[in-house]
Amino acid sequence: MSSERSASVFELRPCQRCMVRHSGVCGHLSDSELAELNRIAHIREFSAGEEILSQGEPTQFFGTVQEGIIKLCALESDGAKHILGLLFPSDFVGRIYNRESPFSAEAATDLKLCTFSHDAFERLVREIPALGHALLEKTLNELDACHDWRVLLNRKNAKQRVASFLMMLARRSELMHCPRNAPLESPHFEVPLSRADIADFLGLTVETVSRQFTRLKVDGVIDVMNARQFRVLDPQTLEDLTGRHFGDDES
Amino acid sequence: MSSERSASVFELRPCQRCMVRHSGVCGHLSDSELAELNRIAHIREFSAGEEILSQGEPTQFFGTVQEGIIKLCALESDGAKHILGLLFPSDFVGRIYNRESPFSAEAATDLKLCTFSHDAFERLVREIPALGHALLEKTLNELDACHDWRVLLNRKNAKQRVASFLMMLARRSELMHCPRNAPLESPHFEVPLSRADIADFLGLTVETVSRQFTRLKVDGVIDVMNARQFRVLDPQTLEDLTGRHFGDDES
DNA sequence: CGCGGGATTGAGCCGAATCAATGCAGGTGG
DNA sequence: CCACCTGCATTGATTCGGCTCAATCCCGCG
Repeated sequence: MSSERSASVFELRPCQRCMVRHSGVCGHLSDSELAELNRIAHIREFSAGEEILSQGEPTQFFGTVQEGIIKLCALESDGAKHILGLLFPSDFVGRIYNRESPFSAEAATDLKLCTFSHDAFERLVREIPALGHALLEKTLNELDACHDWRVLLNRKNAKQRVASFLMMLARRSELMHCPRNAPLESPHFEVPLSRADIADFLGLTVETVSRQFTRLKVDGVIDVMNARQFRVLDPQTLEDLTGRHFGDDES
Repeated sequence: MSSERSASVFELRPCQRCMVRHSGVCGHLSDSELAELNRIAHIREFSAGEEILSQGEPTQFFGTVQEGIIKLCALESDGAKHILGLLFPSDFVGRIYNRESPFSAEAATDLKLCTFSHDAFERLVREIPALGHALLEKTLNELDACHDWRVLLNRKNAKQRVASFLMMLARRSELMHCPRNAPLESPHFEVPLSRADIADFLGLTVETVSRQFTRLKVDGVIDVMNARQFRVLDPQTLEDLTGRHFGDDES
């Protein structure tokens, strides 16, 4: 990669400061390829609640999440909204090869997105094989994650679902704050969804989610500082509660 | 396609007789590309119950399903097995870019697979961009299907789940037998899974699945000829019972 | 013909949904 | 500063769908 000189240092400067430089779809591009991608890149910010993609509408742009969290939602014909998944920093948003997005995307928190216009990006995908491969890998990872949630929804009870969800958030938050090999000792993390959204995501009701939170709290597993700020006090117990083996439990 | 002469008619003959010629990952290749892929292709047959990929083990080969149905399974650490999805003719099996398969695959019925050895196929993916794009599209479709099942598991009750499952099978079976635009009047179709597998797939128990089948039967919606042969008597009612679940498809 | 595994049916129970209050914080206007 | 409102979260009481446990049926097969 040091042999390519067609990309000036100047052109790459924005990427060098990017937090997700090596984990996004841009992760494995050569300097010249990265410069080409960077030429069509355009940072956009969204505030919590804003819609980024609308289900059924043509996709205007793709993007890599730099900061914040995105909710992917499916809108039922009866108006109900279901959360299909969450996107975290370094994840890719937008459905390639499909003018109509099969889901909508909404900023769960304030958001910083590195966007690419639809046409320019699809052209680059055709021109840069590595970009196509990166997209394939991202998609495969998303599929794996979806499979995991499928198992969770299939066979786990309310407590296990909530524990799994918190574990996921704690891990994610950890990864972001200490990119190294931290020993799972996160002080606190933010839950980027309302209780209603959590319930929807986990296939439960608000009431059940709330009850599970308080049970975890009185058991001393977590600390709920306010509705959106949590602290994991007993990571091991939480991990066990996610249900690797259903030899739970006390109460 | 008539302009390329590097691929002899002889080389392409096996593909010309292939039922899934235009819907597999090979679907949009040029004649010469197809010939190259064909050179590493090797038809393999499996009988029902045989394992095709083992979770956690290196992938030996990839393949396109020609006939039969594959179960994708996740093996939990406690030994439990969960069905993640089903693969139908024209679907692609095998996890590229990941030596260890994150799931196992098992023949649900007798199976005919057009296989490609791991290394040769990954080389071709690098050489033939269209192949990478086809894989990406397949994966995106699988992801969409997974999203659909996720919604189903989230918010649908037993009857809706069973109805959705039968609807999916009826549609699939229809597509295979009459590739044209049949008006959803399939005489009968086979359920390629045992009750236990269906229950697992739908996040229910065998008993519940069985009860729903009999209720649909006494209501005159379906006819259960034997444990695996079904007939849809009232497609409209069945459709309604699915609870507005528009995306059909598997996995 | 009897055996065995999958499928069906039945009775009772339990966990999560539902229905219904209450609590709590942030914002707004008097 | 307080009273009030509004939206979200928590807590409690009750109901109900699907699970569990257990018996029986069905059908292929030696």
